[in-house]
Amino acid sequence: MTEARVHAELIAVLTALTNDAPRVMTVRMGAALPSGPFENGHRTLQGGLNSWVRAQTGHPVGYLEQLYTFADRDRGFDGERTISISYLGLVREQPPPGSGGPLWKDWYTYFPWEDLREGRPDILEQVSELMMQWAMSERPGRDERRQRIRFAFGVDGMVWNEELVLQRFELMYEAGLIAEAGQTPAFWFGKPMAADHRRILATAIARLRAKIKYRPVIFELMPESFTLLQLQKCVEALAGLKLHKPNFRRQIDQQNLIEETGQTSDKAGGRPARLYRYRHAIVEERALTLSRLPLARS
Amino acid sequence: MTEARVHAELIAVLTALTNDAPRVMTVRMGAALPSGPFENGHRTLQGGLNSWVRAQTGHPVGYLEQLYTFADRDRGFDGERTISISYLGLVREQPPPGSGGPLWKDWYTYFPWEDLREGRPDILEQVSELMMQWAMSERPGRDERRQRIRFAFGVDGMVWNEELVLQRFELMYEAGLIAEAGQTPAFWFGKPMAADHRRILATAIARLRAKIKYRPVIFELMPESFTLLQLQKCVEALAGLKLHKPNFRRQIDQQNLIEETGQTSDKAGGRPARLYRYRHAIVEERALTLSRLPLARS
DNA sequence: CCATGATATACTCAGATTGAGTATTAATCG
DNA sequence: CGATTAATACTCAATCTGAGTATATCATGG
Repeated sequence: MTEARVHAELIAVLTALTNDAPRVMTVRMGAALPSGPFENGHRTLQGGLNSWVRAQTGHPVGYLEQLYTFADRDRGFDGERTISISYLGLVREQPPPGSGGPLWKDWYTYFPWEDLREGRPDILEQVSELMMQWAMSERPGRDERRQRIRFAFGVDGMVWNEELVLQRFELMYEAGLIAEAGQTPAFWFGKPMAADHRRILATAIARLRAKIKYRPVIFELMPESFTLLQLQKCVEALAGLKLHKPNFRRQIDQQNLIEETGQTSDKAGGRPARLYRYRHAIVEERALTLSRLPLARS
Repeated sequence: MTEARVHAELIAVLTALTNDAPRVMTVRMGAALPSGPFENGHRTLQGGLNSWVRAQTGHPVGYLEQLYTFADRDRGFDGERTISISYLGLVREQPPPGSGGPLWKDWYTYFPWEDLREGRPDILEQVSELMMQWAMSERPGRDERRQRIRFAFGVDGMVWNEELVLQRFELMYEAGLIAEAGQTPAFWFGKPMAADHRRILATAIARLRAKIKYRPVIFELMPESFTLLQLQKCVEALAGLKLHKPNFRRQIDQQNLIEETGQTSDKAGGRPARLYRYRHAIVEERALTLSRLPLARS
């Protein structure tokens, strides 16, 4: 039996919303997620990450959730294993776009095919087509590959499922459309990242897209008070989809999760909107049954 | 900065269904979950666990999913940190009740208040009452505690939510109704386990109860062919709830997940039931929208 | 061999939820 | 003041869900 002693490292996917863009905190010019060793001084993993994030960003983390623990990376250059524990964190304020600090990048820089707010983007059509070609390219397993791709990319009669971020990424990886795979590709899509960081980001996005449907985590990303349209835009940004306005509003006030502040927004444009705030009074565990996103016309 | 080198350990929650009882594999006379060091020889965590389980039980694992990674245990007797990575595994065959081998124990030995198949058990009423007393016992935070307990235990007009296994356990822990908390209790409920193993089991049960609603994992626990009633009993066993038969059947065949084998069951009792099998042809990622369990009359 | 018990399977129906669309209100900007 | 822009309020059909009832098919015992 070999030694069960390893390095432990924390990797954070910190997400914020700037205007209508979901952003992730990066280092090394957007090429990597922030990470650091797990320090023995901290009592808990979460505690360690919390204080570390605050030191890095100057902001507290509103919500922190463990994503996944990886140990299957084949670096092992000094024969020692590294275990990476990844976390998803949500922060409210977007930090100053200042100098030298951490760089916040739009999610869709890394996954341009995941943003369907303006309909299916061209790049998604391109990817879908290449994936289908790949699926059909050789005999064995052809049917199964085709099925998986139809399902994951919502082609050929299947509907798009915004939660399948990781499945899509891994299929594309397998097909050689992802730079990190190390194959010589016909095409590469999205900005690459170091090691498996982009996979971790995909995991985070998938998790968050699923989560907003049954937990009111969205409010961790919103300012104290907001209009209903702002709220909708935020959900749309995360889901990468356009929603049906009247139905969205209906769901929201059925949930009874927010209350009017009494004030109205003085933004430009039309009729001023009422401002709302999240009812913190609501018990934490209370489920937000936004279980189906009210989609806009397909 | 202290050294970021730690012990790594794997903990497995292996579950099988025997008749209508959900069981978990234990060691030390049911007082602990099986665990072992993470060996450097294995390429991946899952791979390591897979081969280890097969060695222990003689059975392959049908489904394996990472649960959570803990590092916040305050043992630290030699100053070294242990990171525990826990997994949920589903195995089809129940092993022989043989001699000396691992011991399979009914879930509800550890969580007797979680089984509502015969209505709310007495022990749940007892627990609920004690929890309410605890909530009201001191002034500060009283209202919030009361709300959380109403929600978690489904008392006072709230409905029971079978997925809140972990929340209930932690509330009870806090209230001193759990032996592992180390407080001197008025009452202790359920069989205790070593360290935080019962908490890990609670996490696993919660995860599985949530999972059966959107992934067809239930079939990993079923024999090759089965009747619809058997299938229903299995779901009921996991959820700890009775389901409404006609509606359950309707949902199942709407999903198109199973097909008749053409044979019928020759069990005792009334009219023989048709046997079905899982359609493995179905794409793995295909969702099982059993999103709401069709409950039987409350 | 027919009644009975037991289970499987099929159907019904009202109420709630969802998806989609339309109408009205209240501001700002020339 | 009228056009524009957005907010808010309704409507309505299709579908889904929860609950219950009816019929079919077997084994067994009298």
